[in-house]
Amino acid sequence: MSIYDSLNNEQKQAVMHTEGPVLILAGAGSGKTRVLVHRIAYMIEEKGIAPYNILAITFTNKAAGEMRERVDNLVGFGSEQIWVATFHSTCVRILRRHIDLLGFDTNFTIYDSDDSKSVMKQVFKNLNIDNKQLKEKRVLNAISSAKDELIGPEQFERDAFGYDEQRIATCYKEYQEVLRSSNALDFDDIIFKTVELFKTHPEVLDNYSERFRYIMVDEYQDTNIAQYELIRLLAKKYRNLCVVGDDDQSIYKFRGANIRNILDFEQHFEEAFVIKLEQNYRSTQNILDAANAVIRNNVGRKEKALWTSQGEGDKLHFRQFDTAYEEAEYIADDLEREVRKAHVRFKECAVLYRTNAQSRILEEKFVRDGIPYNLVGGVNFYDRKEIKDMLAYLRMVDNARDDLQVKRIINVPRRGIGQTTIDRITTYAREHALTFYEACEEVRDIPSIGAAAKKIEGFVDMVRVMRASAPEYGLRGLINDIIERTGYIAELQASEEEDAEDRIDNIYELVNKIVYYEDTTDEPSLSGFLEEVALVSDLDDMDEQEDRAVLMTIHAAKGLEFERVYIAGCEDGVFPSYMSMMDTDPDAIEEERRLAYVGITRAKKDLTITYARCRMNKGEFQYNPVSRFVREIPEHLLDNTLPKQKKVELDSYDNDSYERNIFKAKPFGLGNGSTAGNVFGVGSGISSGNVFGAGSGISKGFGSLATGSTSASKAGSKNGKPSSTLNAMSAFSKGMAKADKLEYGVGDRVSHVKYGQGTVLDILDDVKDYKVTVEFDGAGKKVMYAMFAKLKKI
DNA sequence: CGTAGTTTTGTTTTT
DNA sequence: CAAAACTACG
Repeated sequence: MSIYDSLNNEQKQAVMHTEGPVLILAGAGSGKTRVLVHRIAYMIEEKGIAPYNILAITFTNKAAGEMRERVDNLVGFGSEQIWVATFHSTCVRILRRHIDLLGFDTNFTIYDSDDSKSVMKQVFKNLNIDNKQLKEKRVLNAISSAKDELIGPEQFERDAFGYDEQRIATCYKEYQEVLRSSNALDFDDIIFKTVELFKTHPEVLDNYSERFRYIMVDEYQDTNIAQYELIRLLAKKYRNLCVVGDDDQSIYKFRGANIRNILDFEQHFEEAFVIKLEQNYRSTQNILDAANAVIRNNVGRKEKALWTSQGEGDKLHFRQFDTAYEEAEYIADDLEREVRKAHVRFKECAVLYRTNAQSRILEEKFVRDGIPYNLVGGVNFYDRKEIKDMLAYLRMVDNARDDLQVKRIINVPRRGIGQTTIDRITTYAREHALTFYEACEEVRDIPSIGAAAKKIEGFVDMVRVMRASAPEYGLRGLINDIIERTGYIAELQASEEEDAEDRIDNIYELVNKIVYYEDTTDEPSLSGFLEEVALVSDLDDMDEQEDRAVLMTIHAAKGLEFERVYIAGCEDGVFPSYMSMMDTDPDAIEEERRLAYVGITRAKKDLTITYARCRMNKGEFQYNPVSRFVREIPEHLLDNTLPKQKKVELDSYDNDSYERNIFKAKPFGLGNGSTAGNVFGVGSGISSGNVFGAGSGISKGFGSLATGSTSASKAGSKNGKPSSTLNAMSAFSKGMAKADKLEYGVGDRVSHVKYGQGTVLDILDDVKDYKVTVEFDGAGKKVMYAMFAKLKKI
């Protein structure tokens, strides 16, 4: 009896074929992760390959984490030496060691798409480009695609055709220039620069080729040209490259994924051994039949048909509704019903949709029904303003050349430094070839700054102190120092804004994460933490322990499986998207169809497809026909008949007549049903006692909910983005402790860094900390947490 | 310089 | 509809 006996024939072949190029075409649910993990075990235990020589690359941190865990469980000795990582983190690790060869500092910063946008705005300013004629977004997209195809600024310029492209070429050059002077890389650069490094420094490549003698790549259908090239270079020497993928699940073309990489693998690597995994261990036959029927409509795919030895199972459920509200209501009700009947648990259910915008209505109904849920995607925890501000401070301390961060927070909280001053410093910096911060240091030499100079000097002093004390402070010390020195939380507390408390909680949550990172990482460093933040997405640290249903896009659901799946918004114009229907390239619809295939195959036992005749989009009511993908499912697999196709709809594959189907309609009462309704707050939870992801931002009538969430142990935060990333650990249980008692009492005179002197009116002993109310002589009445207020008794 | 109020604009998906 | 960008005023 060995661990390999549990594999089927094809899986075994894939596992045991360890030498040379291998292509594993793994249909959905065919156990590809199992194969990869067993293959690694086989290589080590049966072939005596050193764990050190193995590299396994995935796309998401979640996939990497899952594989890591399963490998650790299966491989007894030396499993920690196996390199399991995403493309991005692999490349970052390599660049941190060698990027000085390309003229960057090894402590470079990683810019997210928001940062990129800011850089592009600066570029437009520098080049005097009117953003009405050329959109930043368009330029960024063009640059991103270019990088995906390994086209650098010089080549882009050479190939530029026409006025617009030439201007984009100029922007591209300038954009890279700004990044370089900021010692920063954007997402695409991470791969691009690694390839560049390998190409220009063969000795570095050789070093890694020697190390990674056995390479495995998961989700190969999603690789772009740059990633392909990276893998090709690494595998060139030993040629032990095993790729796993499914051309039918290629859904990232917009991100540069090149489906040809997998379709042409046998041409790229001539002696490739190819194996197909078609036995599905996940879904019922009915679900597979539906998936197969849909995907069959695509041309230019590798023929395969999933089958299962499980029974045919229930029919697929199809439900149609008049409005998106009724659709959402049904999904929430039905899901709750099924859980109550003990057919499934919440966490075994997922609601999938095409666009993030669709999540709102669903969330609203889930909150109303008290159904615990996690929302994946949408606004990331790290995308919130207060978190980005805090991170900007950290990044500024970490990388002195990061102008962007300095500009972001130089006036946050307000220091009376306005746009004019910032522009003047920017100009001065450019003229003297300085970074923005260096220019700030020389502020008294800048003419025409006048009164603002003093404020800048104050800022520079503050940054100096932060930088100087950072090394001895440790990370938690640094973040606390920043919070205190900037008075960021103090300002929030003082503000009248409704969501101030939530934002304060979010900041505490960030402190939690920092403390957690510092305590659980071998060699914690500021760069290390920031890197993790930059490369981690919401999905990655979704907590599966908790019993919550999941709401997410179909894209985000790839690689996951659920007992019960709802696919909402199955309408032509939503799914497939309006864009893809209008696209002249037939592959646009095919990609949407692959997405449908991915969605359907997430379900193990039950699949519910819903359709809403009318839905609100960009402030207009849209009337859409049933999705063509639903019509591609044989009717005998559905438990309901589809609405009759109307004459107009028969032609709906034709773009022009489709357009006639979209009406502009005035709201006629439908609108109200959505936002009215009594929604009750977090505290009321559900019987099981689970606190659910509170979407306080969902409805404006929610005032009390926002406050209530503060005291909930696991409250969601503002904007209805439940805190899937937040952990229960309280900011106050680690890192910072609530004082046993305060040195001042009611009636005492105290002083505050920002607001000056005042009289304590009230002290409330809250769970986390004392809430102190102070009447300041100058600034009026403020309520603040004692821990951060740092009040001194006079 | 800061803010409140007004206008405009939305590519759908994301490492 | 909602977020972002812009404008005008104190």
